[in-house]
Amino acid sequence: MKPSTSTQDYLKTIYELTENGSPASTNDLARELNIKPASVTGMIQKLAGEKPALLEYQKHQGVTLTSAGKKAALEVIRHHRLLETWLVQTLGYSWDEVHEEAERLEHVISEDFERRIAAALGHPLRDPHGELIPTADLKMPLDDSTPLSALRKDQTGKILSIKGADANLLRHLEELGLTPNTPIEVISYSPFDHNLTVKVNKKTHVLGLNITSKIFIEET
Amino acid sequence: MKPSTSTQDYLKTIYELTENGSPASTNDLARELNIKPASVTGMIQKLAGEKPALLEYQKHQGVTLTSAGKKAALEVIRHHRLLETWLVQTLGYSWDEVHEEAERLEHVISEDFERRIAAALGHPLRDPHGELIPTADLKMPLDDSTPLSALRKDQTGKILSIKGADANLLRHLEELGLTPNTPIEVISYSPFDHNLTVKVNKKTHVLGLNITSKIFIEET
DNA sequence: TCTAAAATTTAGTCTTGCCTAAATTATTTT
DNA sequence: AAAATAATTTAGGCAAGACTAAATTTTAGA
Ligand SMILES: [Mn+2]
Ligand SMILES: [Mn+2]
Ligand SMILES: [Mn+2]
Ligand SMILES: [Mn+2]
Repeated sequence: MKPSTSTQDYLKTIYELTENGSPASTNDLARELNIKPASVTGMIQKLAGEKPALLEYQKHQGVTLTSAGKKAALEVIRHHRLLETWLVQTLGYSWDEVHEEAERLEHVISEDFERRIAAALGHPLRDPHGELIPTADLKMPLDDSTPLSALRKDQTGKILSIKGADANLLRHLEELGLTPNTPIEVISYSPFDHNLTVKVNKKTHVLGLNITSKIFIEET
Repeated sequence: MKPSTSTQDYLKTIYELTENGSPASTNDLARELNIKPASVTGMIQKLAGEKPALLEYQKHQGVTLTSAGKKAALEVIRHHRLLETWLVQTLGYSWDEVHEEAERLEHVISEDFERRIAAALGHPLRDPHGELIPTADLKMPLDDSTPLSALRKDQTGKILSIKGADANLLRHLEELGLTPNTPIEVISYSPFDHNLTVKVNKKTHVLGLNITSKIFIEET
């Protein structure tokens, strides 16, 4: 049985929240999904009880995905990221506009549609935000990126991706020239506020942790 | 408030069933929507009670669309037909494959998406089946077509559209060369079974009423 | 360690949209 | 004009997925 739109959104969000290795808490899920914590508890109990179970759940300990859950999550994430890529490439959406549209389309496209856009795009590896696209056989490629916030004076790299879908931040970053594939150099680090001064395209900018923690880099 | 997917499907189906001028019956709706008649009654009572009302309803008399209902119906139909056109033109779908995909996508695309594909396609007038696409301001263009079943010996015309989404019929018609824009000539009419013998691309075919009632013609 | 705050779960409701079975109304047939 | 049949509506239920309020458990602070 195909997971409902709600289930798909839960699984996708849990995937993202557990990428760091630790379980996703009820509250974090509630915040990300804009659903009240009490409702989240109900839903995760249900998903953990399906056969096969989609989640591993222990009261008060948060949830992780089972392999069935992970597979379903990667399916949605693949849809989402292919759709974003394709909306940008073929319909001229800008990278700050695509997320909402993909959020709705991801649940209704067929596997045939998925194959057609993947082929039309030449099987892209990353979406417009630089995020890795799960492969057709639902494996997430290895991610060797580092958050910009972890770099220090004189370290250099190339921007790989921007995490999170905040349209305002994306527009701001585009204005500063902080887009995927752009080389970047750290000029200085301020230990008190964690600000980084960086140089991009000959211009320097001072970036707070709110920003540097969302920009991911390939070190060079 | 945006109509739900269910509501949109009801309105679209009612639009199509009332194109002939008479109200849509509960049973016809139930058959088209694959929903039990009892459920249809419940839903049409609800839709007739909304403010503004989407339907005009009198017990046992069937339903018609109010102007609000018609507008919402044309919005969905425009989405559907633009999507079909676009799936065929840009992703290589064949005309017998597009309907299902469009049926799901029609409910979730944004007005922005609608504008973008309409523009990308050059504001097409008809979908891949030759059906008229409602305009951006939600008017249905005048339809001056005649069913092939109404033509008689020696009358000629050009195929404008195929009604209904039966994929098997569409594939059959494509094999016979009975596709939109094809000139067609009636060779003979058999009054007993309503069969028409027609000539298309130098070949003659005998077509039953099941087929001739679904092919629409511009007389020449 | 005891307590206060925060996180989580339970219990009880609500809405949407569907279903079945039974009742009612309309339409045909005889 | 009755009787039989078909169409429609009513009544009662159910499943999904959300919410609020209250109870409980965990975590952190004094
Ligand atoms: Mn996104
Ligand atoms: Mn979503
Ligand atoms: Mn169609
Ligand atoms: Mn539909």
